[in-house]
Amino acid sequence: MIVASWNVNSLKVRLPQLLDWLARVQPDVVCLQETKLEDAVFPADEIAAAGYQFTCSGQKTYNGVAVLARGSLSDVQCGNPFYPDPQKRLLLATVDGVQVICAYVPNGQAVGSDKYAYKLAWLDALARWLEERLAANPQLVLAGDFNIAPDDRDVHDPLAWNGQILCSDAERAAFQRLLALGLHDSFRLFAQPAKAFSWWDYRMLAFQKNQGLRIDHILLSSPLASRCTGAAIHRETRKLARPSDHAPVSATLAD
DNA sequence: ATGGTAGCCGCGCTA
Repeated sequence: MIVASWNVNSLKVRLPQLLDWLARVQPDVVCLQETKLEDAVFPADEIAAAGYQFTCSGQKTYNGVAVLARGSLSDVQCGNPFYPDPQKRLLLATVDGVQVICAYVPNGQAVGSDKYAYKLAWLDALARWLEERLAANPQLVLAGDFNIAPDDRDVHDPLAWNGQILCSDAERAAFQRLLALGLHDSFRLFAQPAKAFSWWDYRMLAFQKNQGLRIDHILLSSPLASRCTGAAIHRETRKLARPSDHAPVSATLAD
């Protein structure tokens, strides 16, 4: 079973790339972020034709999440009951007995800003909700754009990014708190090459220079981590014409 | 050098 996550930065623009990628990689579950589409205009027919059922929680212009699955989705829940939020950033669905949570964590803009405070409050509420969800069903995947580079290994220039947004101590502490709940960073279950990133700024030829960060993650609860046989970043998508600024990430689970 | 680019029912905002 392959579980994947991709911040597509507009599903309208990226739909052809998503369909190509689904056909090539054949993931079983896909979490999408920044769909930037209201549910009424979600490309349901194209996704169904690709062989996926889906649930979506979107809005115009900003945010928006969706979960696609080859199997059926049940017990769908939008948002975090501990943190009512008009921004569409969280979607839970159960697939094959596994709770799949698709997350688009706030970016935070700048350390100390109002958006940064929102990000930290949002992450605090996420941890509280996850504690409850894990108690209800220990089979859980949390996948998405976390907007946090957990470690200096996940940053192309740790000195330049030291203490900056996406890398600050408080953000990293919030990420560690998720791990402390019993979640595991699937990518780090395996030996990985240095300078493996999932996001590169559109500006300054960042991708060409591999000036990126690893901010997209698939976290697995312990029962699922013990079934995990591999993790990957699909950076080739970033080379396409009109790419998302994020590459898809995936984790493979044994049956 | 606070720049640069991409997306959006743009006319600034978010990333």
